Amino acid sequence: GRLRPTTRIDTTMTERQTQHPQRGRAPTLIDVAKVAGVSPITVSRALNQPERVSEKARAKVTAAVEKTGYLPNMLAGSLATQSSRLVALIVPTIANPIFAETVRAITETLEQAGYQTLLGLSGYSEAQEQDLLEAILCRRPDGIILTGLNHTDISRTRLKAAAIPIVETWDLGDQPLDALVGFSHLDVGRNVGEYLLNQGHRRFVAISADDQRAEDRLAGFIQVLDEAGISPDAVERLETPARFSQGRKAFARLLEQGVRAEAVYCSSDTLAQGVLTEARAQNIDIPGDMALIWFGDLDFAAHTLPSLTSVQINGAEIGYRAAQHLLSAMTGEHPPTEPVTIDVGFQIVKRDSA
Amino acid sequence: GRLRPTTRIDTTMTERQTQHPQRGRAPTLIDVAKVAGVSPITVSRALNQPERVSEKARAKVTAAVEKTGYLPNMLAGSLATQSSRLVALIVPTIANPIFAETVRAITETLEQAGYQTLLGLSGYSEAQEQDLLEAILCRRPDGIILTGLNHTDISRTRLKAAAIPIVETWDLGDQPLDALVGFSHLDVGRNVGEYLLNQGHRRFVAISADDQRAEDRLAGFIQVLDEAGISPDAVERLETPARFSQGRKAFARLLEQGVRAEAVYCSSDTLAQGVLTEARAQNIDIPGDMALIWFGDLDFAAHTLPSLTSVQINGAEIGYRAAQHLLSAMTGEHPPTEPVTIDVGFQIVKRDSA
DNA sequence: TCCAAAAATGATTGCGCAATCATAGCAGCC
DNA sequence: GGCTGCTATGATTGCGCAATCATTTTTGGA
Repeated sequence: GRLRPTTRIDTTMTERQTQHPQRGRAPTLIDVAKVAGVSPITVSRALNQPERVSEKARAKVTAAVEKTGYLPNMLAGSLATQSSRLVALIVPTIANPIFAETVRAITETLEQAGYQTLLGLSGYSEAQEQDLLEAILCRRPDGIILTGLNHTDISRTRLKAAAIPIVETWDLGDQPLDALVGFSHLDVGRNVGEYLLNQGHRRFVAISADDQRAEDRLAGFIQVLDEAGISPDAVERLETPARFSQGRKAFARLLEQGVRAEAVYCSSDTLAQGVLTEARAQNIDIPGDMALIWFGDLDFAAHTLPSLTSVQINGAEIGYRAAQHLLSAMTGEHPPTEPVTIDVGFQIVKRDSA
Repeated sequence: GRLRPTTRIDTTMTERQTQHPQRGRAPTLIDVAKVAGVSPITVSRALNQPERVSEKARAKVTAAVEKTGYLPNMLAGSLATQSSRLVALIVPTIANPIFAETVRAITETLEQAGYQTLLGLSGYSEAQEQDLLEAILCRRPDGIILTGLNHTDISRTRLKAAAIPIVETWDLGDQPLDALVGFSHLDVGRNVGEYLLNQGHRRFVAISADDQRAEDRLAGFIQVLDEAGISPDAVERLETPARFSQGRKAFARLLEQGVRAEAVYCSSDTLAQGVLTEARAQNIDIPGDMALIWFGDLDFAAHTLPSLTSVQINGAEIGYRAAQHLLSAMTGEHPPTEPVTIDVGFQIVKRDSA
């Protein structure tokens, strides 16, 4: 049973509980107060606003906390203060190391400020994001960090009703829900196209995953070629998440079909690694016979043979700035009426492969 | 201010709040009850134990929930039920894809059972794990999943005091706190040693990270060589987390020093990739001139050139079984007195590199 | 038709904490 | 000494929900 066998008026019972706070249930603020010989509210203040309590009382409370092994119950505290110090974070996946970096930067930054992170993995699905949101909002987080700008209508409604700071990440656009930290995927595609055109290439192959942001990059790439009067020899779309083996097979298939490109653009690391391997297996020299460029830098892009030209994104910076903004918004430092968009940009890092 | 300007007895005020539940604060169970024309407890039951409520009442409640946009406040619910449906998960990092898999499997399994995951990254540090634990335990999770068996004394004390199910993962040992899901790192090292010895190799190099479990694997490796009367030509220890570039540089350094091995063992994926690259740069043929074996399978191990012989671990299985056990323990299906250890094992997958 | 048994519903209270308001203590000043 | 102004402390109450216990309504059978 949940309730005590006798009511609280029976002080004998209460005293016995105080003598054995370790038996059965975790010590509460009241237990600490009794041990310290002060009122519960003084304990609360000694822990949360130590400057508002006398030296003497603080010492008594500290000793009592030590003795009882007291850990505050944040469920109760959050209910009373209407603030959970909890942040919800939804990303498509953490299998991709670049998202993992964003997650790390966010949890680290928030942790330092006394917030904890509730992680949800949406698997690139808006429906799943909606389900996660519904479950997470029940915990009354103080803020939310989402990936991308695409959400279901129900998600949007719920997010607005929650009336808490929101940061969308990894994209740029006109209609953010609140704040936005990311970069333009269309521009990435355009820049890659221009880069390859400037190198004199005219015959292109694109291998891309089919999630929204990869599609945006691909669209930018094709757009630029189009403006130069060129259309790619082949465009392969692979299901997200794109795996190494799929990239290799897709490229092998294209070669079988007789497609010969001067330059290959890949929308993700894993796909490019697959292409690289198949090229080596077929004795296609990179960059001699064919240029290769990809989106998403990894540690080893600089160290492979050949080293890989790639579009470099700073996943950690996105996470760090998103978390920083969220913190200032949650603590009320930021006027909520002023929308914020932060473009962290990207960089084409020229190495040997293109 | 937090409190209402008037007490709840002023029904006019209360009614106005009901008419504008969206203004100012989120709708509560009471708001829903008023809209539905039933008592609050009936709403609670309709949501949590629908079978205990009449068809008619359920319909009224469902409509009222829809109309008000009500989302239950789990902070309050958890406080009342003394169960948070929250699980704490602490891993060293998610930059390593194999941990990311474990995290994914855990969050997915728990999500399906209605639990959410609070993620903490310890960075292979026991002190940081202790800090994370202290913060997380304040939220009164129903269960905890930890990585490894090494914890500070304070962490152990706090974990025991919390009196909730615990699962330690990614290792095997005699003194688990509660349940344990993993495999023997010493055995991994021993098996790798035996495998290479069986292939006829006699001159070995080991390149290993310096975290506890990598050290255990290394110890097993050296142990087996020792039993065969062999000591490795070189043992390199690199700081955790080991990066690609460090592996490459370490191997280059060994070659410069004139170390020539018949077989190289690497404690992690990233290190092996570095060795592979440097070998290619120096025209060392693998496996012709030198065998290479590593710990930790990735998708592309099977698809590189040469394909890589490796010790394969199923990170997802560890996560899945840890989560499953935790669920059964949290719901009381599992007798808490009976300690549980699950050995998920490992497998040396023979490919071309060794 | 009536009663017993079962189902459905409601009133009250406590979960642990912090905000508000009230009071006690205490120095400084004329 | 009596007052003001301040700090330190305490008593009370509500945050939103669900467990318990009590009550009402419905059902089924003789």
